[in-house]
Amino acid sequence: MSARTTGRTTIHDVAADLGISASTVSRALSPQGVVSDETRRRVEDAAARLGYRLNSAARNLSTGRTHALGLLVPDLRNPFFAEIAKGAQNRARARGHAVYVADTNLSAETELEAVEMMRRDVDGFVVCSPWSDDERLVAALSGVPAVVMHREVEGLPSVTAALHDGMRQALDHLRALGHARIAYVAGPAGSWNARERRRGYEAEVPEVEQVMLGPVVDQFEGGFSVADALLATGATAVVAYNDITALGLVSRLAARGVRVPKDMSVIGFDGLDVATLANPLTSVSVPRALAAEHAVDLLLRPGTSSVVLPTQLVVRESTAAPS
Amino acid sequence: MSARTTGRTTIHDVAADLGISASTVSRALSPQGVVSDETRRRVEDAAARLGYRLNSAARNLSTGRTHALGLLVPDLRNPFFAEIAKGAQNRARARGHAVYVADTNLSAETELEAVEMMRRDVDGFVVCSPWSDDERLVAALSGVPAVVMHREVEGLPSVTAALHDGMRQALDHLRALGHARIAYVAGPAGSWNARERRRGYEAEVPEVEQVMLGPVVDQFEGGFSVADALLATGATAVVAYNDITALGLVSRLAARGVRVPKDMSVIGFDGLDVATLANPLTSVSVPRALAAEHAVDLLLRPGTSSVVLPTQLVVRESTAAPS
DNA sequence: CTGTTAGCGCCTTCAG
DNA sequence: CTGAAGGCGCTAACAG
Repeated sequence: MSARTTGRTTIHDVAADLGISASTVSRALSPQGVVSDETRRRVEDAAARLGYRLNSAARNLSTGRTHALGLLVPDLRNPFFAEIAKGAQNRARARGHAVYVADTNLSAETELEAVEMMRRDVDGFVVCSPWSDDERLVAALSGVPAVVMHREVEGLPSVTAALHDGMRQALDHLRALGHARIAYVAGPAGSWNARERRRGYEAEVPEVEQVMLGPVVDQFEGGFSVADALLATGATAVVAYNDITALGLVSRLAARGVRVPKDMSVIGFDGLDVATLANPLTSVSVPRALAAEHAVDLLLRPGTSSVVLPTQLVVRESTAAPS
Repeated sequence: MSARTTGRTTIHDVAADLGISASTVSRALSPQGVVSDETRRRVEDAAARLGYRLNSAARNLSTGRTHALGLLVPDLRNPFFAEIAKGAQNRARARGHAVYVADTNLSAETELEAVEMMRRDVDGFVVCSPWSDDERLVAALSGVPAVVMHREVEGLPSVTAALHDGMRQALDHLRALGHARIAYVAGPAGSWNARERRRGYEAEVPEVEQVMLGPVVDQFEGGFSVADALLATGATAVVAYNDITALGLVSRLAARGVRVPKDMSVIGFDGLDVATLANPLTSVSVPRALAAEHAVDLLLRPGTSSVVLPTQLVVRESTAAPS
């Protein structure tokens, strides 16, 4: 009874109750254990009755596997990463794994520390690390299974999105509306994502037609501050490196009396909910929860290779034909 | 060497290297272990040199403590909870603890499952559970240390915010500006937070002057949809149960041609960043990361009692004197 | 199919 | 202050 209330029932208690050996209980409770159906039934029954709960520390110690994953994100306040955390954690739980999350506060140091701290306690890492350089990342992660998200790193499996294609969708949409001069607001140069998105634009737009703005560092403020420069270029449409930057843009444009989409079409990138709340923003949706689920699967599956997920333009109210 | 690269160095390896016993190594590496300074120094040195890393499964098994915390949040996409996760996790890491996060998807079932799944693997829980009823919560958590956040539950320590006082600040601000008729948009009846905020309003405003709207369920849509009713009341100012609802309100008011703050003052609650981005919203700031840090401290500290954190009105551009 | 036997790596008495 | 011994709860051979 006290064992029951304290959750301290062990397989030995279950075994004793049934008059069988602990190993049989262990096997019966393990998915790949070989026991008779009858035995399994009785064990499961007794386990439930006695309030048995697996002690994973003991299991970890003897198997070396922890059934836990580490998730590294630069900042949970960023909804992009919050959704990744949600997805990863849901998927992991469904597969019987727990997830340790480490918010690395945008610091490569902290990232390293977190990996060091958790590496023996997890079966692998899902890593969101847009900033730190490849070498450092590979070095920190050496010896532990890991998959990186929304980034490609030589030597590590990754889950990414078809950013280039997403950019093409955005530009095709604007061109179809009749826009000839389409600007781009680039994101931080150090970020893999920002780089790829920019490359998508550069690959899609003939060099002479390119109108490049930024790079911005602070997302909203950056967009806000680059809006005046945008107006000076004579562009009739703009694609921003992400949604928050697009919102900054829209905000300043409104202050300047420029109507969106009438006077300026604006497209964001990511497809965050927050960007559709007050200002229904046309945006290229980049999978987040789904990508995280894939990352977890990749980590837990034997043959691990990279995955590229599709992106999708979502047209809302910030784009229209030029007037 | 192979031990080193695989991270499989044990205290025995360190002990052997130094020609001492494993217990001495264990003591030297433990904060409260009693060894000579000289020994400790040598052990620390050898441990570092050999790449020793504590196997927490082994430690857990022998001590029963895991140095891990479970964090239950209803939805990480909600920035309120994302910030809590960030704060909890940062604080825990600083104190040498890891955190398992479980996003319970707003489901009491999932909450229960998560607790069952993690209860033997953590030293305690930090619980954000605005919805599920007290009994269920207490029952699920019985036998494990736990502190609840932004909610009070009989029999559990909690970290809450001075909501009533925050509401008073908001109302005082509006009254000082000259508003006489101040409406309130209530949140979901089932939520502890929504209930407390509403009570704050009810306690602060004489019954005959109260203008109660809602309750809303969907935050943004709810605010959006209640805006017309608000206009019909003749109120010149409104306090919304949270920021997102306030944004919904503002959005619909704009569509109706009602200028904020000129024609209607709006105050939100929570003080989320997202609410200051495009629409600088006057709001009552409710601590999130800080509250989470307190919750972690409470859990890790021996004498655990409840804490109430202050709230603070932050005046921005959505409030003004009535015109 | 089931029982016996050894640990997994660490901490914690108990002696010395 | 340090060493030896035992056990935390579970799994994994190895026999039967």
